[in-house]
Amino acid sequence: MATAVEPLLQKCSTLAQIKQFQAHLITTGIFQFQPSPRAKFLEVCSTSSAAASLLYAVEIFRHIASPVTNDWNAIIRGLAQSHQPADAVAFYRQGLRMLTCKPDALTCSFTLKACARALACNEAIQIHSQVIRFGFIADILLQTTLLDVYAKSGYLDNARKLFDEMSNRDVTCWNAMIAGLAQGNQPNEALQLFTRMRDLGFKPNEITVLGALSACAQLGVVREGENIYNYIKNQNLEKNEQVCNVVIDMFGKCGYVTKAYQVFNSMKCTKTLITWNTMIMVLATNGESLEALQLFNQMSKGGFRPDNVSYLAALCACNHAGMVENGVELFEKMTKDGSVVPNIKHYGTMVDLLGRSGRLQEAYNVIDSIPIKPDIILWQTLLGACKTYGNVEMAEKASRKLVEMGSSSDGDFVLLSNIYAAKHRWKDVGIVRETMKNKEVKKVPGFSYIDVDGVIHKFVNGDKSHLDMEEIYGKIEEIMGRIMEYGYVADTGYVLHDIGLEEKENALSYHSEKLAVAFGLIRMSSEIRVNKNLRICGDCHEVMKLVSKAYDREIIVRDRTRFHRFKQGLCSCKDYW
DNA sequence: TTAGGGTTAG
Repeated sequence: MATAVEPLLQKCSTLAQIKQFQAHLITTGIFQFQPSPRAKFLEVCSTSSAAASLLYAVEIFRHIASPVTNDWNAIIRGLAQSHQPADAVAFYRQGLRMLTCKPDALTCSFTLKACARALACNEAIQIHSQVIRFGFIADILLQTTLLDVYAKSGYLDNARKLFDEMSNRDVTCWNAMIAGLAQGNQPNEALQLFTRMRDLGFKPNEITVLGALSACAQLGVVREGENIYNYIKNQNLEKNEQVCNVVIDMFGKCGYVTKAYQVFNSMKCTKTLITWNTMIMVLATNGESLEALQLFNQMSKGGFRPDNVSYLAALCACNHAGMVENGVELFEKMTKDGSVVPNIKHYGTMVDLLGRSGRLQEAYNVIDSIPIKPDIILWQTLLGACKTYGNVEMAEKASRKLVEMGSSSDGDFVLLSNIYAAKHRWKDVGIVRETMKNKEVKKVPGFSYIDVDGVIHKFVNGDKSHLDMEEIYGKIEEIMGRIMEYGYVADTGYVLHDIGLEEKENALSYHSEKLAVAFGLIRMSSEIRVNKNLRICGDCHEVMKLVSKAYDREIIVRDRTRFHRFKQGLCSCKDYW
């Protein structure tokens, strides 16, 4: 009978239909006397998208005199997928306490999934010990779930320990660990594991490459990304549209827009909304704003309704090219249209857009008037704009908010200090520096890296550790001399950028991105690509522009959030950086 | 027969 129940039940799309089906089960006696189809019914009902069906399933469950394990599993599974996954954990605990639930491996699996969604690591640890106690720990599926829960709730060390101790691993375990590392901000480790997996003879599938490519994108290592892309083509994994989306994203995040576009245009599988959004965002972050907006319009004509991410991407396009009016217009269209409710990221982009173009008061008004609670990033964005335009009053306002919100980010203090320094308010600079010391705020050192013939060279500010340092410092002198002929004057405002650090690190000429570009000029004959962990400073931005002209060389710098493409003395950001 | 891994975002 169980086989007969499911296909019919799946067709029920409303609660009324589900109830009608239940009536049929009751009149035929199946419901009361056959636990197996009953549990199946509960499962379909609790996981159905029909409105209120989960509540109904719970209601039915409460009327079952002695529910079997599968009845429990059905409800826990439904609750785990719901908007309140924590309810699944509570339900499971209640069943254990009242001794009415005899859990099996599935019960634990569903409850653990709920923990992952509720980011409930402590509960996961408890269930982990129960899994051992109940004797399910040898189950490789459960181990994978456990690993995944730990990784998703930020306990990567626990996940890694479990992974390392597993006696049997299949592709899915590797996938869970690689994806966990990639999503947990450990892209290097993710790629190492990806290599090891292949060395051990495991064959990566479409899910493995999603994690590995995401790691490449974060690191900006196009060489490795390209290798994986070749593997994808050889293995015919391109038919998966998620894989294509991530390839597009990877090329974009590595600064190869043309390659991203080629993949987008030649996709053999169906483009989804995410595909369009990804491509628009790639164009936006790479400074191809007009193309991004064209694609945004084209997408609507192609029958895709832009969602909140599409709008965000389009707003980013405006932001990264200083197209303030277009951005404001787009934002108004989005809110008027009513199809998309602006979220904090849309407001964040608007604050950035207005702030970067000097409309600080309007940016402030946006934060002041939004219907949701402003977060730290909003005030940090405003503070950044205050630095650009030297607005001390507004900067102090933003800083006070940041302190109130408990931010101890080094960047906030550095920005405020620099704003004071630019106005020669040394006493205030001292106060900020003292506060930093008291709060033990450490400045994250700026670093840049460059790939020369497959070798990554990393530079920190004022670095002297590179083997070719003499040559590099010589090159910097040459560069400075040469760009002065093009009108360069050092912007000493930025010398004060790195407060509290040694003199040599302060020296403007030796910012990590300048060292990397100098090295690139020595060693490379074509375009120079540099990745930087922080935002590029104003002086470096100016220097890059002039170098691109003086040396007739294209320079592409990946910032924290976007790309600057310098060509013939101009930057793609049109100086809205 | 039911379970584990997955894409875009200031």
